[in-house]
Amino acid sequence: MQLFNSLSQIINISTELEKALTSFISKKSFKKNEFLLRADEYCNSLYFVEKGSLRGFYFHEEKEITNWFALEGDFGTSFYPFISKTRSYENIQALEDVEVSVLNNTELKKLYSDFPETEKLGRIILEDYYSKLEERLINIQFKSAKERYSNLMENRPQIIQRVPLGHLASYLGITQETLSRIRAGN
Amino acid sequence: MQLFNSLSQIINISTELEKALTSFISKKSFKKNEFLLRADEYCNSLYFVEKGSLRGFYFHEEKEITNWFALEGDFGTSFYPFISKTRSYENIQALEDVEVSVLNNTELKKLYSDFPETEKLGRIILEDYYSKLEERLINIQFKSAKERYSNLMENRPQIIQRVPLGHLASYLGITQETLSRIRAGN
DNA sequence: TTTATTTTTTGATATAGATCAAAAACTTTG
DNA sequence: CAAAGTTTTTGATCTATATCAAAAAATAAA
Repeated sequence: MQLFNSLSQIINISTELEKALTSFISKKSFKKNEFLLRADEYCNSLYFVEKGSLRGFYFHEEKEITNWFALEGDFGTSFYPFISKTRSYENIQALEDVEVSVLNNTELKKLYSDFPETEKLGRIILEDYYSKLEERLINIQFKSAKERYSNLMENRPQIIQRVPLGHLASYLGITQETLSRIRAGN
Repeated sequence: MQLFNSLSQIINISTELEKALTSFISKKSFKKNEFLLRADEYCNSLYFVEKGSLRGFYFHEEKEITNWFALEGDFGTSFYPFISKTRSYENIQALEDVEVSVLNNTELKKLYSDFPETEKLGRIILEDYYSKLEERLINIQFKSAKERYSNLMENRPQIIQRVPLGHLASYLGITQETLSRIRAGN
C-alpha cells in the first residue's frame, strides 16, 4: 500500500497507529469514467491514488471545468466540502481504471483524537490544497496559456500523457482549439 | 468593541470566555498608508477592523496586486502564513486611519484549548477565507472585467467609495485604464 | 473490417483588455 | 494660493484567446 510509504514520509508511524490505519483504510476500485463522487452529494472521503488517475471537476455554464488531477501517490478529495461538511459542487471521476485507498472524515477525526501526531497530516493536506488553489489563481491571472502549458510540461508531464486533451484544456483555463494551437507551436 | 458583537453572532460567549477574550485582545491604531505587516515577516496576528479599512497585497513582477480589503466588521490577516507559520508574501496596509482589535495565534490556540467552542470561530474564518479565494478564482476566470466591477458595486459598494481606484483595479485584476473605461460606460 | 462517433487540429474572424502616451482632474506641499 | 506631484481619464493601437466552422485523426461499436 503506497499510502503507508507516503504517510511515513510525513509522520512517524508507531505500531499502534499502523494497526489503526489498517483498520480504518479501505480499498476501492473504479472503472475508467466512473464517478467516485457526484455534485450535490456530501464528500466524506479522502482518496489516495494507488494506481490510475482521478480528476475533480464542476460545471460552469454548461462547460466542464477541471479543478485538479490526482495520479499515483496523490491525495484527492473535494476539499472544501470535505472540511466544511457541505454538499459538493464538484464531481470526482476516474480517468482510467483506478485503485484508491479511502479514509473518511469520521475516521480521520478519530485518528486526530487517538494519535495527535496525525494532525500534521491534516495540516499538510490543508496547506497543500490551499497552495494549489493559490497557484491556480496566479496561473490564470498572470500567465499566458502557453506559459501554463509549458509549466505543466515541466512539472507534471505524466498528466499530459494520460489525460484527454479536452480535460487538460479545461484545467488550464483555455479552449481545446487554443490548446491544439499551443501544442502545434503556432 | 464591535468584535464582541460579531463574535456573539458566531458563538455563545460565557462570562469566562468574555474575560479571557478581554485579556487576550489588544487594540491598535495605524495611520493611513501605514503597514501592519510587511512581506517576509511572520504573520502572527488576526485583525478585526473596528474603524477604517485595510488591504492585503503583494508584488507580482513589480506590480502591486491587492488580494483583499477589510472594512469595519471584517477580519483580516495574511491567511496562509498565519495558519502555516511561514513568512508572509503579503503586506497588510491601512488605507485610512484605522483601529483594529488584535488576536495573535498563540492566544487563539489557547482559546481553542480552554474554550473548545471557539474552534468554531477558527473554522468559520477558514471557510470564509477559502470561499473568498475560490470566488476570486471564479471571477478572474469566468467573468468579464465589467461584470466583476458590477458585482462589487452590488455587494460591497463602500469599497468603491473609500478605496483608491488603482488598488481597486488591481483587486479586480484589470488595469486602471480599463477600470476608468468601465466606470465611464465606454 | 467497415461504419459511426468522438477527439483533436486547422482556418477564419471578432473582441476584451493590455499597452503606451498624453491630457485632465485631484491632492499635497511650500 | 500657486506649484508640484499623484491619480484618473481618454485616445490610439496591438494581441492573446474565444468563437464558429470544417477537416483530419483517433477510437469505439457493429
